[in-house]
Amino acid sequence: MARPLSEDKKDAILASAAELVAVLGTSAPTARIAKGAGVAEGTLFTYFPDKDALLAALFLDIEGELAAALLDGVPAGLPPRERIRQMWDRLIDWSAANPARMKALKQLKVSDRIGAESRRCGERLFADFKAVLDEALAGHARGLSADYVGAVLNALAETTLEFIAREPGRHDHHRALGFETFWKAIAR
Amino acid sequence: MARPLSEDKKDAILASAAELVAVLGTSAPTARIAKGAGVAEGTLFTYFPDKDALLAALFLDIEGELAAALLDGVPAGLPPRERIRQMWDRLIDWSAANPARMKALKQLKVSDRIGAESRRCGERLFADFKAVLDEALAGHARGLSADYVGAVLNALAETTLEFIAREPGRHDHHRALGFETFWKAIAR
Amino acid sequence: MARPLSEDKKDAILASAAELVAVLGTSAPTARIAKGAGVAEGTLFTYFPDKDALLAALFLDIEGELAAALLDGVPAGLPPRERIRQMWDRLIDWSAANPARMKALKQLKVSDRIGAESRRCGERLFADFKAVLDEALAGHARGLSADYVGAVLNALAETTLEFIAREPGRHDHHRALGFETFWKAIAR
Amino acid sequence: MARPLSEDKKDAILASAAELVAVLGTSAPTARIAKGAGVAEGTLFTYFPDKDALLAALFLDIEGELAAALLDGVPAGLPPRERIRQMWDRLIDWSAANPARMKALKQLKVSDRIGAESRRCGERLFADFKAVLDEALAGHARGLSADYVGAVLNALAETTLEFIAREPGRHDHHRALGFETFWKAIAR
DNA sequence: GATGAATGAGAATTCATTCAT
DNA sequence: GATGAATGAATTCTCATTCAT
Repeated sequence: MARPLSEDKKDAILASAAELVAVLGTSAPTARIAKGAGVAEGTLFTYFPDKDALLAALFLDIEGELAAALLDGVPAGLPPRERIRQMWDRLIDWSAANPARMKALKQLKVSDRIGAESRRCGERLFADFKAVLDEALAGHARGLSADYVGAVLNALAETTLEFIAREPGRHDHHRALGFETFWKAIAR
Repeated sequence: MARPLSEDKKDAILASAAELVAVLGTSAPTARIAKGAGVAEGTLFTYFPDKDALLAALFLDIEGELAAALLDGVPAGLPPRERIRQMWDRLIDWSAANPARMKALKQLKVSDRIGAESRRCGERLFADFKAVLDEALAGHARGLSADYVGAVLNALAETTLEFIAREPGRHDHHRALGFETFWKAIAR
Repeated sequence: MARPLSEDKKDAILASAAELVAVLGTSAPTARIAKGAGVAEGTLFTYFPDKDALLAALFLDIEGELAAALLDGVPAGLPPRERIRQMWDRLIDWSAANPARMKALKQLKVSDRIGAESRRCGERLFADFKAVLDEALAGHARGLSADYVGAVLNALAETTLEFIAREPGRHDHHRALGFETFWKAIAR
Repeated sequence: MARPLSEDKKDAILASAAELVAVLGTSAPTARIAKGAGVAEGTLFTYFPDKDALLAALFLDIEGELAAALLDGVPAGLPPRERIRQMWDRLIDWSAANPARMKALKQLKVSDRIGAESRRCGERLFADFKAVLDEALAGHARGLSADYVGAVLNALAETTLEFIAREPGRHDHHRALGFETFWKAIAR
């Protein structure tokens, strides 16, 4: 093989894309994304067949990282509320630590350039999380589907993050308050 | 003054813009917006100095309509929970009845083309709503700011609307469930 | 109406396109065509929706001019051989006088960018010519179809033009020789 | 010399180029030509210094094959008309059997990417054919140069091939008709 | 020699905005 | 005021060619 496709370059392109999509939305120019990644304009297209493919890859990259962060290092033996609390904290902490990626994700979610197929893939990344949620919830939520609870958790996390963004110093306060609000919202 | 600026034309442009921004995002071409409004390309620029101004006006137009819908016909003498429930129902019903406008609003909210100034104006439109909320909440919420409660209400409304969009036949069910979730989340 | 589409500009674009397609083939850049026509790059696309449409229009423009030149001022009452001879002379003279347009036409004819529909339109432009040929030929050609005779005439005209291009001074000689060759080829 | 340039690979590249130039014209991408030949993109450039050289080689390759086909197995002792008739048949049969190569040749002939030098080389390939033609014609053509007769033969062959392409079932008919037309055109 | 990733100069279009009519 | 043709910078993507492996 001549020169192998470099995973580093691919990652650099995705990282640059996240940065720029966060600021400019999906209309971030491929030329600027390439420059931000330190590669030539044309190189971007050896890693992604076209811009839509890049955006889809970026969407899945961020969602994947988020899904992994959610479960990362959560002990198995905790009681349900504590287990969910741990995932909540992971979600808030990762999101607060990666505001640009979250902003980019938001833009991608509302964009029509992300097709149904990519969205389905994205959901599948959260299957494990949903399963844990489902299990932990058994007997604790008021007959709500894991889908619904997941959506509520997500919505309240976004709200929490807004408040953390405004008052970064009160990160822990807002994180705890958010979880309390969430738990009251869905617990029996 | 020969012909005055026609309010009708301005509204037609805003309506067309909402339709197109919902589908294409803020990159909806001004030419197509004009055509959708039944006016010439150039005419758009006699009503709005540039595209950003149009987007800002659209943002405020939709937020204004939403804010008005929220309070529209809500009786004054109701007990707090009922009063808020009425506003919740207005919010859900108007949003479900105007999905394109809501979609457009979502796109505008995440876009960096809407400046801080417009966002502040937008918030002011909800001042009355916040006041009512504040008053109704006195003594019922667990020491939460109206800002926070408003944000939670908004977040759960969005979640509710997602589920209504998936199952339009269960509009009333999801609306009631959403409110219940909200009330549990914030009530003392 | 604001400014009407200018027939002059359209013609200038077609003329510039002919010039450049003659030299560079169908890959002549639209930017250079526009510049050659004295209009902005974007203006080309207000007159033709895309490059293929421009090439199709150019194809029909040249074929139309050629078809018109063939019959232009040919007296009706001549004996068959003389009538065809007149058309032959028109064909040779117009082609020799417009070498760039002929070269462009040649390029377009072999290009796959000219679709079947345009080709059919092109043929229809020669319907009158074919009719005259058919009529003049009645009883003079050895049972050949007008299509076949037309194709032979065209082929020998191209050969003739090659020789004229090499020896412009012997225009009349080659023109006469070509006709003689043609007449022998198809006459009874 | 470790590995010699492989004649097979060169031929594969030329064959692939013929195929693609037939369809896409001279703008057929070198990358696709290479892939069609089963070699790497870069390999193409070890066999041909650049794309123009490849196109020139292709031009000469096809013309050479055609020139060879013309004379292939034509008996020496035949009377003039028969001898030319044999070459005519070879020309028609080879061309009808290799439509893609003929289409590619046509594209190359009208392209300005084939320089004068290559064209001269191309003509030289037909020197033998011209000589045979000249000899056979002595005393039979009406004082026409072999060049002229060759050009007429070529032009009428193209016409004949068009008709064969439309009606492949009448190959023999059109071939015979074409020769008759040719012979009448140039015979004394 | 063979490979194919890397390059960056174009290519065709699009589009906000201006301005002649 | 209304119109829509005109503009040219910006955008996505292609491609001949080079060169590290």
